[in-house]
Amino acid sequence: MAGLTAPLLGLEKKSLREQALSALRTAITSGELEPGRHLVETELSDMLQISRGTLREALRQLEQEGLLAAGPRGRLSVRHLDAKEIRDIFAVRAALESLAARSLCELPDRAHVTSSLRSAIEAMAAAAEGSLEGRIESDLEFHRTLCRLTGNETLLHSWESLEGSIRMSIMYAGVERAVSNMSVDRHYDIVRAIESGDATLARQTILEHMDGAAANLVA
Amino acid sequence: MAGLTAPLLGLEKKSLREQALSALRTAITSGELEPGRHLVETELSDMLQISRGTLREALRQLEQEGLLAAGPRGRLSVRHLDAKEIRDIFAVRAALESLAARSLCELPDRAHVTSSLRSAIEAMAAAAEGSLEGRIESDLEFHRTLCRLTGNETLLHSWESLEGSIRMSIMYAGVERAVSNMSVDRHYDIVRAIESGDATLARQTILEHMDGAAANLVA
DNA sequence: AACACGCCAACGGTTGACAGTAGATTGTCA
DNA sequence: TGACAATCTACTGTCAACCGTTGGCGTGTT
Repeated sequence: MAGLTAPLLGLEKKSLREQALSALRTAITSGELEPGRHLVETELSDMLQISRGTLREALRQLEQEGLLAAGPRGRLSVRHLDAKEIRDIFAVRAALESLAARSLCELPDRAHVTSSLRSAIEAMAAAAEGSLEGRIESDLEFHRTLCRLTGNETLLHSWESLEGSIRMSIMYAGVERAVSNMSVDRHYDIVRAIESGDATLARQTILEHMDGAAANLVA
Repeated sequence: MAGLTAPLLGLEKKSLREQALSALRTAITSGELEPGRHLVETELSDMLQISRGTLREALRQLEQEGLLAAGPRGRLSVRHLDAKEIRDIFAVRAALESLAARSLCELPDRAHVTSSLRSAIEAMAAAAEGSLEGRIESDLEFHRTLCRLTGNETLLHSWESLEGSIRMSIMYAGVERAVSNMSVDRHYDIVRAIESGDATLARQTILEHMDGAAANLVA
């Protein structure tokens, strides 16, 4: 039959909790829920049309991702990032991604890796004329891919735990300022460094890339 | 009054959820709940004397910490680590701690930092003749302190998210094997490197320390 | 052996309730 | 009027009981 509903591609049906999670994450990292905003469980469960219990599970996760801050008596509010925190987040991100770059350099067969990365960059190039959101999305996808290709699940997971904070930093610092650092060339530098197999160079390239990004954000 | 129950020192009363979280974490990282063990919500909520809802919140968190693995249909089981995963975990840990070491080197006033670290090492030395658990505990405390002293909350948080996995690695590889790498000298090396202010040296020292630890664990 | 049926375990999710508590509101009195 | 006490309100923490689904398993039938 042709009238299939959804599960064609890897689009597995998500649990309500996961849907709520995505919805809230998006709302926060898009600024729809402003930093500092106080969250009320009943309000949210009502908006999202889910029960309080299910919602609370999602909230716990967002809290651990650093998107929510816990106040006294379990009061939650949208986290507010200052310049130092943004720098701190990017320092950790840099540490993780430089590990990724180093790991990839040590792989015997890097052809597959570099070709995946080049595809990701091409996607960025294709999005270069599109919306700011699209550019950010494709940039993050490149960096996520970098981590994924290492095959180090822990590394990928740590990076993804940070992703929300990264998005918040970008949103907080202003999207225009963020994209200004996402040149296609800079990313090719990274791929070339990995291709060369020089772990030190690859690490250095990533560190500079992240340093530039962070400096740009909090400029 | 002398008959106080608990809240004397910073021991704030924890919510049931937090208590359950600690209890489960301990049970898992101590091996009381063996790797691969299938968890049943009602069973646990029953054992811990808490409601299923409250328990589920704790489980979600453990899942995110990588202590639990999700199977089909939400089935949870205690995660099982193989040698590669242990190496991966320690690679990420090394990346985080080397960032910590580098950051500390850049601090203008390192006297306070190094003295805190030396205290932590003395605690290790004091525990050196004690139980294996005590030695592990003081070793982890040293490394956690390393991260905390940077003042980078994100870094500390990332490290702590990994702590459960680290403990599991140690338990899984055998506690005796783990402590064999925890010499007091090696830790003084780290402090001295930081003291010297040489970021590259400090980073290198940490990387070697972690490399040795990981190699020892999966030997 | 293969299939069908029915039972059961376990999870995802819901509802409704209740206690505790910090803050806001209102009432009271000097 | 201003300060203080009593009260109310808004939330969170936690619980108990329940429904609908799904897949595993044993049993029986052919």
